[in-house]
Amino acid sequence: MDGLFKTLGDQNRLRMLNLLRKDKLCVCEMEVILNTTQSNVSRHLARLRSENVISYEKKAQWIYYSVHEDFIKKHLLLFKYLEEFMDQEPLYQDDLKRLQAYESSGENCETLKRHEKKIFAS
Amino acid sequence: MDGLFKTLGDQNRLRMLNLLRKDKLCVCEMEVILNTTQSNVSRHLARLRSENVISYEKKAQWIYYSVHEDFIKKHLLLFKYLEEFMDQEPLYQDDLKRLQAYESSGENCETLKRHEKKIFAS
DNA sequence: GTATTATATGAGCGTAATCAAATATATAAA
DNA sequence: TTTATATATTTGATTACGCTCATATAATAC
Repeated sequence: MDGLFKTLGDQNRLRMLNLLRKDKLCVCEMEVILNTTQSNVSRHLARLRSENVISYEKKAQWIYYSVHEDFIKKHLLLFKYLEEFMDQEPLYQDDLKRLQAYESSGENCETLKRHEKKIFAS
Repeated sequence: MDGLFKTLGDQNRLRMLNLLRKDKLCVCEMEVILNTTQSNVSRHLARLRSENVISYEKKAQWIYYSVHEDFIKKHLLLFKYLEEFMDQEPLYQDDLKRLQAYESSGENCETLKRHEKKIFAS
């Protein structure tokens, strides 16, 4: 139980979870939306995976992450608490705005190449 | 928000919170029930205090800690989640059993002197 | 006053967590 | 097959955390 809280006790991982509760996303997309490095995103996702907070499916060279169904079921009150709080905190609201901007831009993993990644950086 | 999870991401602090959700307790009592050092208890309580998870009131030389009312109000879903999980995990159940043993023993802060503290250590 | 008890805090040490940069692996496209 | 892209992992440096021992402060008791 303390292990789960340890995993959630990191701002980067909470920001990722905040995005994933809205959409399936792959590393390259979170990297852009959160304006951080691929290495950092991958590392934090590994941590969330190890606590079964998120699941993933591979499509071609991309790995799409989402909140694990079992996590929501098993920790429903906690998940609802997370949603309630993220909805009211500016940091997470802003990340969702960037997520929406990305989505309505028509971009996707295939069109999103490294040299274009600064677009949504802030 | 990640700060709160960091604070909750420690087994010792969760064990203290588990006790405090049932009763007001002072350091010397938690020290006995959790079978750890005064220094350790005090340190973890300081951390819980700094995140406003617990409150305290001083009576004579004893400081009685309890779960902060504001914490329960502000983080109700989280608190309910905590209770739900603690109720079903053996580690926390066992701590509550030792708490009950202490209480039904008729001991209290005044009667509880250092040389007697091994009694409830398990 | 001195002695005792309750609590908090500082110092030191070991462990674990974070980050960035580099490397490794896998997939896909040319 | 070569090249580019996506992701994961290793490495090394830095920082944060947790524990213990020792000390500091405050209250009580004698």
